Amino acid sequence: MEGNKVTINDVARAAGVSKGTVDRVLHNRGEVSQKSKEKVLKVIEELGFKPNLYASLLASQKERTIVCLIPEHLPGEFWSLTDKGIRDAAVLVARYGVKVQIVNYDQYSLESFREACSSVIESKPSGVLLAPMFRDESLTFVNALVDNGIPYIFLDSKIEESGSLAYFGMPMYQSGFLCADILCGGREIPEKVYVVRIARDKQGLSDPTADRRNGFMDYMSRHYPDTQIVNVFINPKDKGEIYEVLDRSIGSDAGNKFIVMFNSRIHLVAEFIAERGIKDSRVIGFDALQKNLEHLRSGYVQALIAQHTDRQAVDAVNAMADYIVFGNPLAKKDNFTQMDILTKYNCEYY
Amino acid sequence: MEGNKVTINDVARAAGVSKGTVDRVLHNRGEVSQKSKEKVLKVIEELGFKPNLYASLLASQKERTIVCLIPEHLPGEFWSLTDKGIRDAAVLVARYGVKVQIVNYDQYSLESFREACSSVIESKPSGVLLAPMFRDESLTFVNALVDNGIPYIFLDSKIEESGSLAYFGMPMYQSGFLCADILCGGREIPEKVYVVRIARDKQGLSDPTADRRNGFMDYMSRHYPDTQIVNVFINPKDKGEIYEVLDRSIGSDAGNKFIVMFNSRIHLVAEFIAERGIKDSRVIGFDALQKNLEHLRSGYVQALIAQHTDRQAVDAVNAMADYIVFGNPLAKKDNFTQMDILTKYNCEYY
DNA sequence: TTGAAAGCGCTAACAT
DNA sequence: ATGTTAGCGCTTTCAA
Repeated sequence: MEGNKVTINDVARAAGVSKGTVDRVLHNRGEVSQKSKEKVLKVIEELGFKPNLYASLLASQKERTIVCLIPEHLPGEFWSLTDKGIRDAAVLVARYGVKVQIVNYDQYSLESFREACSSVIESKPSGVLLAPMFRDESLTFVNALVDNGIPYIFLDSKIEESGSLAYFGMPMYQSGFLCADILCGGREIPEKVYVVRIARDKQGLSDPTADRRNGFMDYMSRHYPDTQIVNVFINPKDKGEIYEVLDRSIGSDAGNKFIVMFNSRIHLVAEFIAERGIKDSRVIGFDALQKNLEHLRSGYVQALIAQHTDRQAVDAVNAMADYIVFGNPLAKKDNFTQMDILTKYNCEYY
Repeated sequence: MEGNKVTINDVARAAGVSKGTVDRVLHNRGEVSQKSKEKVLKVIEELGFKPNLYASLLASQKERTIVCLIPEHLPGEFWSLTDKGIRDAAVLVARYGVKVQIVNYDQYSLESFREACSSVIESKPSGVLLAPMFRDESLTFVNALVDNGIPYIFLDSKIEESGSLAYFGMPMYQSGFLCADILCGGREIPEKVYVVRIARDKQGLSDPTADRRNGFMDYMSRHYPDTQIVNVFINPKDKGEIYEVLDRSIGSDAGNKFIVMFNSRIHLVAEFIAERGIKDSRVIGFDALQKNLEHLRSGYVQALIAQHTDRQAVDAVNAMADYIVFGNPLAKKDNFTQMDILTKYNCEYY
């Protein structure tokens, strides 16, 4: 739309200085007399000079790295979906000379998260994608990022603070609301609803699904104020204990069993139910893990609320690359993923 | 810059040829012996060579131009919103060395559209954005684009065919459905609904809002099968005639008046109603033009279904630029704009 | 504080 | 058919 053929050479000539000097004022690199600086700035303005992006990018062989900080995971677990998306995106952004690095931490160990964070800071990346499983530590971390001028994006869940470039994930609160509606909406008032939670939640370690639970609770207290919400805490790593705990609570309940979990582990409950031959349960969970889908098919889970986790990660990485390379601002701060409701009858096409 | 330190020089050396030859096979520019070609291809594969985008873009000083073919317009008319979005985007994509050019045509003159189309083809742009007001001619046009290998995107409305890169606009059918629901939903069965249309529609010239009308009609026949749909045709350029026509139809109706228009011209109706002092009318239209908003405020229009037309154009231009420069495929084919419902009470914040 | 000059990796015109 | 070479516009030493 413009014949912007003005180059740095034109500017240098018109200002009576060399390219080098122009470049110095262009990037505020100092070592320029006030006089030259003003002159150059004036000429730039007059000529309407716009630096050529490609020449700049080519000449400054900068290393740009995006670090993605996510929980470690085994194949088939939730985070492997995100992991896949990140790897896919890595291939795409490689064209822009951007490297992507995944750093894992143990989502059950604060210490491991702390270590991962400091290693990330030390590596001085150009941008960070963070799945903030620990609230307070994550805040400390992003503050450090801000101090170092490193932009960051929240992935999968977010912390309320203002420094982040964006959030890519579900609208957590709404997803809890939706979950409650799928569980109970239009039905007779359930006497009890079991909310199965990871024991971690109990230990004061913050819970990334807290907001989802809030949405759920708000729905319930609004529409089913008389329903009793029973929290059950399990340790996902100890199957024996899980069964013990569930036997005591759900297993000993004679009535209809309404059960939800706010993370991707609903398969743990489904397995228990299947094994104990429990009937009359209504089980809702999150995320389209293979294991969850299996239980959906066999009818031990009635519905899953899912999202295209991999696409989400791809979008987040792309957005970050676009930002650090071209300086393109993000279109939206909240990039909410669509919430898909999966049942036995539509899950084959997901 | 990346682990990909393999340059065209490395390939040339390894293949025992010169950079020139490598470049030739890279771009299928011919003039290379089968033998060299194979060797180069093999080496590229082995070394995992990926050309440096920036160097390529810098060296090949190609002019890339996106042409946007939209109806001509006066200030305040619908298309000036699109026009603005395009101009905004032009500034953005200038960084990528992409130029944007707007070509206008008279949306009431097939001949002018034809002329515009052939001038576009002749200018051999890198990409085209098209607002297809004339169905058949647009089809001819996009076929010509395909023949010339020029990618194109539909803007605002689309034609069903498979060659386009994408569509940026409202979900037309749904918008008609929504319109009907806003007009009648939950109300007593209206005896009549007036659908005010542009006379053009009658003349066999195709109507870009046809799909919207279909959505509307489907809603009506499903929910209000007994309501009579009265089509009224006006010529937007002839105010005298408009009043004449409306006096004969709407003006002589004693009952409640339900009125819709499927394009942005509802202000024509509102003006008539205001001037005639007609009460008890329920008027729904599309698009947040200044004139429409005024009538919304004064209560002669009950609701508008709007969209951020400018953003839509920005997105479309950006997507096209991204495609022609970097070869990035479009994420979605159908980029449906959100449909916003505006009433007297929320239109100030739009 | 400044200028000169050597690239960055690729393209394309020219020579062979 | 192939090699050579001069850029593209900017960044970044290195001297001065």
